Amino acid sequence: MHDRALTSLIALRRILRATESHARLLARETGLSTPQLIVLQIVRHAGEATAKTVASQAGVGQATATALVDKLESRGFVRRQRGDSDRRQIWISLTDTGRAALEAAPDPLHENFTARFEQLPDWEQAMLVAALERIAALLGAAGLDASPVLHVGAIDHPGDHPGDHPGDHPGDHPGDHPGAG
Amino acid sequence: MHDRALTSLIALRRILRATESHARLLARETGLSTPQLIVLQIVRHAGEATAKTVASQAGVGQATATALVDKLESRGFVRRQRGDSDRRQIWISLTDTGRAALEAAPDPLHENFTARFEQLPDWEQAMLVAALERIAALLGAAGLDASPVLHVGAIDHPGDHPGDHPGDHPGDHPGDHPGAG
DNA sequence: CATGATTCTTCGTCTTACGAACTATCTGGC
DNA sequence: GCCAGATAGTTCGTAAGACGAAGAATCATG
Repeated sequence: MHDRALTSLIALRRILRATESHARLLARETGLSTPQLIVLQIVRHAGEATAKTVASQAGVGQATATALVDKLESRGFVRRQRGDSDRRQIWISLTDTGRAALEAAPDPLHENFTARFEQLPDWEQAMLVAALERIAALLGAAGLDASPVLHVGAIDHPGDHPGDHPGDHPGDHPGDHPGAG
Repeated sequence: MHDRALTSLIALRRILRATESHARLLARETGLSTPQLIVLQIVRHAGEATAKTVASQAGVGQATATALVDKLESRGFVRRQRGDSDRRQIWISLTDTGRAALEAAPDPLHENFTARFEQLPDWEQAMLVAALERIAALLGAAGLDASPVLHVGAIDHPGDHPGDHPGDHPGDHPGDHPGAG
């Protein structure tokens, strides 16, 4: 009965251990820790991102996100630019250095993972993405309203959550923030 | 770039963070952090273990292992006994308190995940299991050995899990040590 | 005993991570 | 205009895990 749960747990453990141990190796090679790398990728993916976006997408608190961005900024990988329309917001964008570092840095997980992942048939990629997000939700959202339905339609749009892809926050900032120009 | 791969990575990261977060909550209740729990499990599994064994099985350096054992010792969960034949070695064993704590401590993942997992519709459970195993395979295929922590971690159901039987890594702890003396 | 290897500990440091408090800013009500 | 509340981000204090380097104790060997 909870055979599947157990199987999932074991697989999950293996995944966790694998990612952790691999991340450590990688951090040594690239000088970038996994969270830092993730922040870089989020920023690149979003084009520009606020600290809040970075925090929520990276799955950490704002304070932690600030610390991460601090480090990245001090190394010249990202820059901060205060928003024009809403001056509370700070838009984080990649510098050329950061972009280069990101290009040079391998994936935070196995290169094999990405390589193999990309070779999977489309439906399976979609399945894995959906499953991972589902699991993240299962583990993460304590107060998740028990909507057991995975909207299958959203599978094709992994940018389920706001701010995931660049053009996703058009009303968020009128586009007059500095980085765009 | 690899949109889905990135999404997977982020989701994976969120899973990691969620797990850590749960572990932290649990740590407050039980007073045991995940690494500490792992050390306890390793020690229990081995009966007695040297610091080196603990370090290598937990996948951390000796210094870290010492720190963890320090914490556990200060809480009375383990004891250190200098080896008789080789007095450089320190044999770490569970105290009754530690054994009790280990019995009482729930699996850091088990609680939330299992409960929610089992509320999912059947097809989704199946999907998640398949996805997790797929991902574990993708990650693990690069020669990452399944950490001993894995099956030590599955203490709740030692005989239940398939394909993850102990005895995969024998010979690490001699057994001729003078612990009884 | 001297030398070198080993085992573990200590020390200093780095990184992540959080909550709480704080500043700055925006928004709404008056 | 101005105050109150909400929001965004930072700073501060704290804690844990993790590592490398250096040190102490011990063993094995010559």
